[in-house]
Amino acid sequence: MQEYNFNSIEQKWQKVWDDNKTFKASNNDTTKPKTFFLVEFPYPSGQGLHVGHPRSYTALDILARKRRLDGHNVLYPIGWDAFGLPTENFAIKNKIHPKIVTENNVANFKRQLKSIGFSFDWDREINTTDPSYYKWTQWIFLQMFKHGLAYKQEMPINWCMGCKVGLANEEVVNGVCERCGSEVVQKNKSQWMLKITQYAQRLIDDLDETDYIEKVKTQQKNWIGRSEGAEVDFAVDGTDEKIRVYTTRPDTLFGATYVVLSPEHPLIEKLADKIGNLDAVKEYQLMASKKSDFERTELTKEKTGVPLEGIYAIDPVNDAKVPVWISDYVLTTYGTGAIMAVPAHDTRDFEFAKKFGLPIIEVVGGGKNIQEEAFTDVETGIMVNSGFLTGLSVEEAKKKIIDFLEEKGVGTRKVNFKLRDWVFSRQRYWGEPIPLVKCEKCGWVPLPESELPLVLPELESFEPGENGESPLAKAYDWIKTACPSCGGEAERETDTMPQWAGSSWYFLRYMDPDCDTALASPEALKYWTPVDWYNGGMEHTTLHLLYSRFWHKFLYDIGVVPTKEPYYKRTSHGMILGENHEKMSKSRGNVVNPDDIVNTYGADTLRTYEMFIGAFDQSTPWATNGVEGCFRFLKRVWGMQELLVEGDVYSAELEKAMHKAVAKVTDDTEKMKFNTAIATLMALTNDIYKLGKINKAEFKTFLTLLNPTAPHITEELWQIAGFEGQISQQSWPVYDPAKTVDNEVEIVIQICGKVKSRVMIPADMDKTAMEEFAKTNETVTALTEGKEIVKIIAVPGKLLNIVVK
RNA sequence: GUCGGUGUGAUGGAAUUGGCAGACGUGACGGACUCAAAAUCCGUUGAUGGCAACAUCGUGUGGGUUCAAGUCCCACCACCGGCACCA
Repeated sequence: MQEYNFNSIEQKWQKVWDDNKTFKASNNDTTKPKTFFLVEFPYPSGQGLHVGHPRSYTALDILARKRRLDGHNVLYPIGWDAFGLPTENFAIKNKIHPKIVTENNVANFKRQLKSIGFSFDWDREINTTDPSYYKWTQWIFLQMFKHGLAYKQEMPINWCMGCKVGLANEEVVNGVCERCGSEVVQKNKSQWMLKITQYAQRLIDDLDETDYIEKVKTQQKNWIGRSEGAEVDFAVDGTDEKIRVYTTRPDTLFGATYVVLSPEHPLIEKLADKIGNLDAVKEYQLMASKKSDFERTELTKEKTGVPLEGIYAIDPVNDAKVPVWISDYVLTTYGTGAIMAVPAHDTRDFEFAKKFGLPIIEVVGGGKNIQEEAFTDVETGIMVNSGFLTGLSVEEAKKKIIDFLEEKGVGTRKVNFKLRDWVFSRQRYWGEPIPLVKCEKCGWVPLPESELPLVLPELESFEPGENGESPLAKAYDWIKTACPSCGGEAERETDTMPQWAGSSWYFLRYMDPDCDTALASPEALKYWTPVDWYNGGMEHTTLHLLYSRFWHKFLYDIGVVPTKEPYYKRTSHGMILGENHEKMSKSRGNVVNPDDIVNTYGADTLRTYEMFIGAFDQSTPWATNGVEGCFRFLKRVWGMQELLVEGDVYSAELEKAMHKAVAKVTDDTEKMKFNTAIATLMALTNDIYKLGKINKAEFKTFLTLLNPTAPHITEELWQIAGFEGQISQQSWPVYDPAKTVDNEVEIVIQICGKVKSRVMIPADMDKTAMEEFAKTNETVTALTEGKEIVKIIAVPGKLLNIVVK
């Protein structure tokens, strides 16, 4: 037997798979069921892969390989999400074109991925920075613009005082710039926005059609943040003005003791000449506007506010005259930017009322002392002090009051969402140019589709401008253009799209990556949509996953894609931590590079360990000793070729173990319980070694079970054993349920729930027979000697529990 | 604060969903092979007591349900992740 030379074995088979295009997916194979497995395509950073990437890729690679053996036409593609800031920053710092940086990084990532032996269909490799790709990203944006889903608006952006540049939220850490540590302030900039809020309800509802893990569904629902309530108009005393408030507790209207406006509320301006303390109000507004993100999110913040002296609002249910305040605990961007305050039944209003000595009126009884603490429970309370609502439950009161408000024309049912529209502009170079032109006469005009892709202009430097404009603002020749509509002088938009753009539809391009008449041909879209199984990180739940669902729904609405939802199943992997149980990071110095593992132990060992490390959906620390253990396992598998015997060597024990293993590995793999599937194969290996021999049929089965996890070594052993063809073209083994059952099983004898003994009984003994057995069996009777049997519990195949006195 | 998750040997983690707690791997200890080491192979390994058969205890804490609880219920603690003045 030759030594287990993993390096040459792995290179050999990787070449065979490449040369034969073993894992190429067909776009028109109607003879097989199709399965589309998707993993999040990587951002090709300068650091290369770390061991977190292969966890997800190996998991779906195992599933992809298994499904191929099951006879499916499997699409398992990969590509590069290559636009983005780190590349651009590297390019600026080292004066290299981002395109070159990207090329280098992609080459390195590709080499790394190939060395691990993933069964990707490399003919479908895509790159978001490729003009033939981003042509379609721009095309989708244009359709959104044409359908009124893209609009321009003044929005505050994060502005670094040091770098003089706009930052993404992710680059702001504790209120300072991640790179230079300078203060970050809010600066208003006109930005392109996408109306994702228009899809809020559907983004919640259609989750029912998917098979996402529950965690992802709830996180998305919470993020979208739907709430049901009412908008109610409070008249401003002595004027024609109204204050419209949003509340989820219209049932507490009788308990409203004041009204609060957000500091930016437009009504303040309108009422300016009636406000007695205008200076104090203006001062408060100024202070609120200066607050940085950091201050606003500070944990120990006390409520602040100023009354609008001389201004009173009229409660529409009881005509009570209540004071009006402004406070930054009311957000401009949510609801109507104004609230009615019910301190007895809202914690925030309570705090505010206590601080400023405002009255607290109980309207929901049965709770705590509302002078000491707000009572917010909606389940148990009964209405008090509430006119015609008194005596009702909170739920009944809600219905009745809304009917009342609607009848009187002072209020209406209203649903609100926390979800905000998507800020879609970046003042950066390395992104897709926004294909719009600004004309003095015609306004914003879309580029004709025939002019797509609008290619990024070449620039000398990629630094953003002094005032935070995009680097493209310096490409004067590129900017100047003719208006597509009137032909007059016009200028191109200089902002680019965010990194999320290209990844919002990439799975569609995989279906038909070379199509130049559409983002993918209708046939390909019809065949492959939706993605059957998408695995990725939890960190993408509320951004990428939601964004791409939104884009897909839009494409569905305009008839481009055939399904409402892009992904049928979504699963998520846990993080791999450093050996010291901390998050892996360069600064902590605990990063493991997969190259080192591949070189020292081989790709098969890396793959096996990545799956054996722990429960797939949980985070687990890396352990070099664990890698070693998997390496030993594969060496034992390698050694099995010595145990292979000709002819009908038969062991009833091994046969049963094999059938059980097939059942277990099949089941575990589909449930992503890769760690226990591998443990099963390890235990089976131990059995085989104990027996000292294995016949050909059993060896074939064993190798096939291990193949998706460790594809190289199993291909090699298949060949060494002289079996026909390649293992990757065989069928997944089936087991005979009859052969997994034991004739005899060991059951436990308990006395009053405590294990006292074990006996062998026939496996098919039923409950009554077991009860009879308990009365006559020597082992059992010896244990119950001299005691009175109260009860016998028999669980077939498991145990006998005898309750005695 | 709130939503979600986790808590099991020295250690990473198993436990067919209420039925033998600790599979499999690592480490440690003992042994074989070796001049020796590495590699490999075999054995032991939750704790306490006992020469032993065996007994008692044991899944974050405290209670409960049950013939039987790591698993179900109630209360709490710790850690991790998301959101965070969303009315």
